[in-house]
Amino acid sequence: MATDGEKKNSRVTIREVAEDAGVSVAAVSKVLRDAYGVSESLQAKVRASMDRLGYRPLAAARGMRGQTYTLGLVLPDLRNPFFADIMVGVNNALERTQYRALIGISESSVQTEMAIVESMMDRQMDGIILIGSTEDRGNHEKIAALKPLVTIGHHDPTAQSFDTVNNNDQQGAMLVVKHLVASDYQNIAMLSLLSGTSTIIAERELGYRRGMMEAGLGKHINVVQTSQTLRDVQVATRRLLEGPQRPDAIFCWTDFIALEVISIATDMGLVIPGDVGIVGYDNTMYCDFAQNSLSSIDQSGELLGLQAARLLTERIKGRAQAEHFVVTPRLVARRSTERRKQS
Amino acid sequence: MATDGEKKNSRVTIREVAEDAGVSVAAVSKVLRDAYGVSESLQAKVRASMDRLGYRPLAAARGMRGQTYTLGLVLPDLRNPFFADIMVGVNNALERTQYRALIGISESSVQTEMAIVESMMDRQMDGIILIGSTEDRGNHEKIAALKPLVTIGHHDPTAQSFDTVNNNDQQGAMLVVKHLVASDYQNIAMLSLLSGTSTIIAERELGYRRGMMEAGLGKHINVVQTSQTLRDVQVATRRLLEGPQRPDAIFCWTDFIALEVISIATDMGLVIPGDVGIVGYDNTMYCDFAQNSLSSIDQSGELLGLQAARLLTERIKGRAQAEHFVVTPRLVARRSTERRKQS
DNA sequence: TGTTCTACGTGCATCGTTCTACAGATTAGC
DNA sequence: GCTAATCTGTAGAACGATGCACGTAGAACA
Repeated sequence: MATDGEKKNSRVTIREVAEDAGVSVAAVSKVLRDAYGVSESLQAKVRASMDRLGYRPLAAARGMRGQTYTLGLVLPDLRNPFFADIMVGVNNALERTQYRALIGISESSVQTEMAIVESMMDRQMDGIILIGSTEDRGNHEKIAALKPLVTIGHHDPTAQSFDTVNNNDQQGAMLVVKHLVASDYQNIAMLSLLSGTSTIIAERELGYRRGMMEAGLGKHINVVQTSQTLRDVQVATRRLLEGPQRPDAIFCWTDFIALEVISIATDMGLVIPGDVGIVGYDNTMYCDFAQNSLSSIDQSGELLGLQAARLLTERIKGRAQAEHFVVTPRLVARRSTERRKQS
Repeated sequence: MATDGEKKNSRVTIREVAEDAGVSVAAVSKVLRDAYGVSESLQAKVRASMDRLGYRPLAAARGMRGQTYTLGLVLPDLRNPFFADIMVGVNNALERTQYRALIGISESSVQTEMAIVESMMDRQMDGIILIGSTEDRGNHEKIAALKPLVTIGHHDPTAQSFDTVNNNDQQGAMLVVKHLVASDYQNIAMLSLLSGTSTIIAERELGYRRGMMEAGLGKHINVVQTSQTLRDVQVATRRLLEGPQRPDAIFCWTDFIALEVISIATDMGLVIPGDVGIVGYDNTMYCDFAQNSLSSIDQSGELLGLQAARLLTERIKGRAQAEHFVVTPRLVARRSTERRKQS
C-alpha cells in the first residue's frame, strides 16, 4: 500500500503539489515560472509543498507549451581537448540557472551536424550552441529562424539572426609568425585543415599569409591542407619535412595536430626546436607537458564557453539584436620554438 | 502572407500528415511506432505523406505517453580522451536506429552526476548510460528502478536491475606488472585515483597487488592515491620520485595521468625508460605519439560503447535479466618500458 | 447462409505542463 | 459611497503525440 505504482506512478505532478498547498494548478505553474501575479505567501506555501513532496517539473511536458530549459551543444568530436575548456565555461555559466546543457557529437560531418540539430529541435531545446561548425550561412540562418543560436569558432561578424563567439584568429596566426621570426625561423609552413567552409581556418591562413608578407617572407609562404585523420596528417607532414625545401618551422592549426607533427618529426630524427620549430593553437593542457612543451596560442576556451552560454540565455529571453564577442589571443611560448637569434 | 507564423507555426504535426494521407491520426502513430495492425498500402501512403510534408515527430510530445528515443550518457569529464572512443562505439550502435545519444558532464562529482541523471529523467529519456560512475549500488538501483540503466567502467557483477560493461581491470593490472617484471623492473609503484567508491580503481589496485605478490615483489608494493587535478598529481609524483626508495617503474591508472608523470619525470632529469618505466591504461591515441610512446592497456573503448548501447536498447525493449559484458584487456608495449633484461 | 475469426483502422481520453481569459478582492480616487 | 484600477488567483483549453477499446469488412468454416 505504500509503494503503489512501482516504475511509473512514482512521479509527483503539479496537480499533487497544488492539492497539497491548497491552491490551483495554475498558481503552482506561476511559481515555477516566476510569473507575474503571485503573492509572497502563496509563493512560500507552494515552494514548501514542492520541497515536501520532492516535486520536479517534467521537461517533456513543459516543452509542449513552453520551454524545456535545455540547451543543445554540438561538438565536432571528443578528441580535441580544447572542447573540454569550452564546456567548463558553459557549465559555469549555467550553474545557478534552471538550464542544462546536453551535448551531441557531429563527427565533423555537416550532415550529422544537421541531423543532430534537427533532433535537438525535435526535443524542443530552447537554444543551440554550435561549436566549430562548418555549415554555411544559409544553414545557420535556417536554424536561427527556428531557435536561438550561438556559434563558437565561426566568423560571421555581420550575421543578424544569431550571435558569434570567437577569438581573433587572424591576429592569433600573426602572433605565431611574429614569434617564430623573432626566434630566427624563416621558412615557416602552415599545416592547415582541409575544409572549404571553416571560417576560422580561413582567418588563420589569412593571418599566416599577412604575417609572412609583413616579415618579408612572402616567398616562403606554404599552406598545406589535410584532413584530421592521423594517416593524412602523417603523409602530409612527411612530405613536408622530406621535401627539398624543408621548412624550419611548422604552424599547426590546432594543438592536437601539432603533437602529431612533433611525433613524426622526432621519428624522422629531427630535433625540436633546433631543426624545426612547432607551434599549435588552443593552448590545451597537453602543451604544458615536458615531452611536448608546445608553444601555442591561448584563446581562453573557458571564457568563450561562458560568453556563449550568456549570449544564448539572453537570446532566449528575447534579445533580437546580434552580438559578436571576440577575445584577444595570446601567445604562450614554450620549448618547441626556443631557438634564439644567433646573430 | 507567405511566411505566416514565423518562428512557431512551421512545424508539421501528425494531424496534418493524417489529413494529407487521408487516414486517422492513430494510423499515422502506428506507422511511426511500427505497431501491429497496419497494412502495407497504408504504411506506404503514410510514409509518402510524411516525406512530402517533411514531418518529424516531436520528441517532447511523444515523451508524454511513450518513448522519446533519447538515451542519456553521463561522462565524468571531457579531458580524458578515452571517452571519445566509447562515444564512437555508442554512435555506431545507434546509427541505423531512431535513438539519439545526448551527453551530460558530471565533472567527476557524485552530486553533479545525480543532478544530471535527474535532469535526464525530467527530460523523459528512455535509458541512461553511466560512464565511470562512482555512485554506490544503492543509487544505481534507485536509478534502475525508474529507467533502464547500463554502466561502463563500474564492476558490480551480481547486479540484477542493471547491466554492466567492463574490461577485466584486475587482469589488466596484472598484465602491467608481468610486463614490467619481464622488462627488468622491480620496484614498481602504482599511481592510483583517490576514490573510495570506484570499483575499477579497486580492481586495478587489486590486480597490481596480486601481480606483485605473484612475482615475489610483495615488499615493493606501493599504492599512491591522488585526485585528478594537475597539482595533486604533480605533488604526489615528485614525492614518489624524490623519495629514498625511488621506484624504477610507475603504473598509472589512466594514460592521461601517465603523460603527466612522464612530463614531471623528464623535468626532474630522469630518463624514461632507463631510470623509470611508465605504463598507462586505456591505450588512447596520445600513447602512440613518439614523444610519449607510452605502454598501455587496451580495453577497446569502442567495443565497450557499442555493447553498452546494445544492452541498453535491449533493456528498453523489455529484457529484465541482467547482463554483464566483460572484455579481455591487452597490453600494448611501447618505448616507455623498453628496458631489456640485462642478465 | 449464418457464425466466428482475424486483420485493419478509428475515436477519443490521456500524459503534465503552460497560458489566456476572466473573476473576485482590495485599494485608490473623487 | 460609487467607479475605476490594480493585484491575486482560478478554470479550462490547448500542446502533439500514444494506445486502449472498439467497429467493420472480408475470409474461413460449418
